[in-house]
Amino acid sequence: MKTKFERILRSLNLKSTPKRIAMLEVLDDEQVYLSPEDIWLRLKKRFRTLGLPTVYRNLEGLFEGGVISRVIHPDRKLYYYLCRNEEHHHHFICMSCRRVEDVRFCAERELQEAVRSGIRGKVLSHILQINGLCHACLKKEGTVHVS
Amino acid sequence: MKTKFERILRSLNLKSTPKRIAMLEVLDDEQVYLSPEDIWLRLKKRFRTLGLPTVYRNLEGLFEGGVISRVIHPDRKLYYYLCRNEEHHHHFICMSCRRVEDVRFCAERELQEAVRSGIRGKVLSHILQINGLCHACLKKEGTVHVS
DNA sequence: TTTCAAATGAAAATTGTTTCTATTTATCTC
DNA sequence: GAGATAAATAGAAACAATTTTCATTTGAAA
Repeated sequence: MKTKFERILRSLNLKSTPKRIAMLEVLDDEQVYLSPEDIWLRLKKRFRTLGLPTVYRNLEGLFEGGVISRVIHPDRKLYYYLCRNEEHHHHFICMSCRRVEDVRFCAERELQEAVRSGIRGKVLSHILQINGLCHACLKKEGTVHVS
Repeated sequence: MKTKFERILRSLNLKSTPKRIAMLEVLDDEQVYLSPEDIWLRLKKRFRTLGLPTVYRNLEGLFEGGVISRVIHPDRKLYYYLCRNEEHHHHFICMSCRRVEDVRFCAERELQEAVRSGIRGKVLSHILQINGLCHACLKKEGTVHVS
């Protein structure tokens, strides 16, 4: 009887270590973007010896495998923060509570077309990220602290 | 008789130092994205004592003032690279020659609309960046080296 | 010219990430 | 279930980009 995460790791040819599973749990539980350090802080109580390099390595592996995705912090310091595991789509990121909403705007195909027709070249990838304040945070104005 | 760059700096309440002017010249001349270090390397022949912190400080100031813009390197290491000075628009970035083309796709407004109608919250900013290979680099295939 | 805030250089500190190596662990095979 | 083996890990150290600090210099306003 394998858990969801064990099956995922298996399919990526990654071993099911307790730490990896715990990382996936954290990312799955909290639907906010988390930095490598955030994840490390959450897990080092449970795993006294967990090191940041391990967190980085595993995030890298999980990202390569397409199990998680990442977004770019729009502030000066552009470290990357991670979450989610669906197919390619875009993100609306709340700068206050860090919650990430998927953006499934129907203009996607038109955008692609427009972009492609205006560019003489090959598109390899694109980044679309919308930064703002979510509905909930807008209401409790004043407490907004963008980090 | 003030030069273009002197007028720009003046309008931002930044002093017209030779180094700032030279930085603007470099960015204006080369229509490719440049890292702080790139700019530093280009200028330290002319200014023996130019330090990287000065380059960082000035880039920051020029960016804040809206005189230059920046793009995000899509590789793992997301340092930022800079260029251009037009109004808000998007970029097609050649991963090989570093050239940046402006993308003025007409679906912009539709995108904005779509995004806004799908999101309950306030949009503060967005990043749209298309990474690929430009027409010229596509032709001389094989020499492509993404850095 | 004098004055003063802004800009700068140089060194050091900070921060985020990666590498290295010896040890441990998950999984495969019997 | 008990080895065998390659992958995963901890811990320390290295690394790279950026920022801070502070004493000195410089641009531009009076």
